[in-house]
Amino acid sequence: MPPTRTTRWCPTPEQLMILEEMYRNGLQTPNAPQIQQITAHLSCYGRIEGKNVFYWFQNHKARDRQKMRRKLHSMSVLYAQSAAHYHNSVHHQFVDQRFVSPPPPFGHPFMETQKTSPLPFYHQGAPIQEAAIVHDPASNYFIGTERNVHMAHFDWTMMMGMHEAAGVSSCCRPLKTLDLFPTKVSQGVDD
Amino acid sequence: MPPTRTTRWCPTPEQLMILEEMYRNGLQTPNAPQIQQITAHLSCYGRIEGKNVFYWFQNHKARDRQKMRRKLHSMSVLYAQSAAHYHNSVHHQFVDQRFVSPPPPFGHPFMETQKTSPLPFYHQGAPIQEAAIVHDPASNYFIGTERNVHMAHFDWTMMMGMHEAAGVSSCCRPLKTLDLFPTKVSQGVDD
DNA sequence: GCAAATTAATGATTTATTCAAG
DNA sequence: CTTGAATAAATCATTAATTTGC
Repeated sequence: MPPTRTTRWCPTPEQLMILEEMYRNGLQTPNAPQIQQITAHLSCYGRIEGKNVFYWFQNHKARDRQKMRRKLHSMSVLYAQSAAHYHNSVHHQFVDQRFVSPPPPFGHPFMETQKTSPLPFYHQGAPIQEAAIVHDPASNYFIGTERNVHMAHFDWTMMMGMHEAAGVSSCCRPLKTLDLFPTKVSQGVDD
Repeated sequence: MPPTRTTRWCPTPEQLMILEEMYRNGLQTPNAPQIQQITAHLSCYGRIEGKNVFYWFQNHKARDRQKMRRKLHSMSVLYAQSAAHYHNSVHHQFVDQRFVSPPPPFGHPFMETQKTSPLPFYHQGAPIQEAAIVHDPASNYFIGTERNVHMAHFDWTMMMGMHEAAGVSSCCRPLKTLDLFPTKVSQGVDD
């Protein structure tokens, strides 16, 4: 069998360097178009996909934050021991870490409206082939046909399919390839 | 101005009924193709998109679970009061709720391999137009051009763009429309 | 030196929590 | 208040470091 080409993305040094550079310079939650561009550029240095960029920033930010939190925590422990600065009340204010401007390395004018829609994005992956909901007549339940659900290389084309489905395409008629609802059917597949 | 096309999806009674039916019958985490199909079908009854279906199942499962947990918890409280059954040790076993088969309404043979890749999906939204990372020469930081970032209606087409970008398209040359890296540039936009 | 065995990093998913429209 | 939408935290899983025995 073919070597089952590389399961997960492995950033090249260049890619990594560039990503870190961007992060350091204040880009922490790129939106979709940004990711698109970054991906396009980074693909010069090796195989890479949009989701890789997305995940990278996600993870990097999260781990950065967690590192900082840990540090702060150990600090506040030390603080608590010399219980003098307590009135300063900065160290356990119970703020929702999620909405305080993330680790501002310097103090850049970035990310202002956290609320309105800062980081929209996808999140996908699936075994395209033989997509289907299979209805099990025995139990009257739906069963997804998960076969080699390795999502080894992620097919964005599905998105197009999704788009079509959601938007304007074939509608007002239950797909004929398979039955979606178990209310009365007794045969979901035809083979 | 135009009525700003409906901000969020509002399921019709039919759609809701069908979704609940499917959920009750054991479908709790549809995968991408399943969602695609469901969406296609439900669009008979009104406007609906893939992400709506996705979110619906996500939320429904989560809230179902939380409801049950709350119930269990209040139960265990009552239990604790009559501290006789304690040795039964079922009520605070410290199990990761996440990995105990979710609210099995009955006991269906569904969802077996939680691990391998049960619910892959997207998660998106962005203003396509004038996509870009804009470099601010003053601060030397990146700034995303978030304009009307309402993601009001979610453009899946971006995915195609993403795909293209990640795959084979223009590469080995920093995009010319704008500069991606601030290391030395002094002009990021050309107008 | 070099692989098998362990551990540390980190890419990829899933779940929990929060925001906000209706 | 309910619930669609979105984000962040926690977790899983695989790859790279590192160690260990030969």
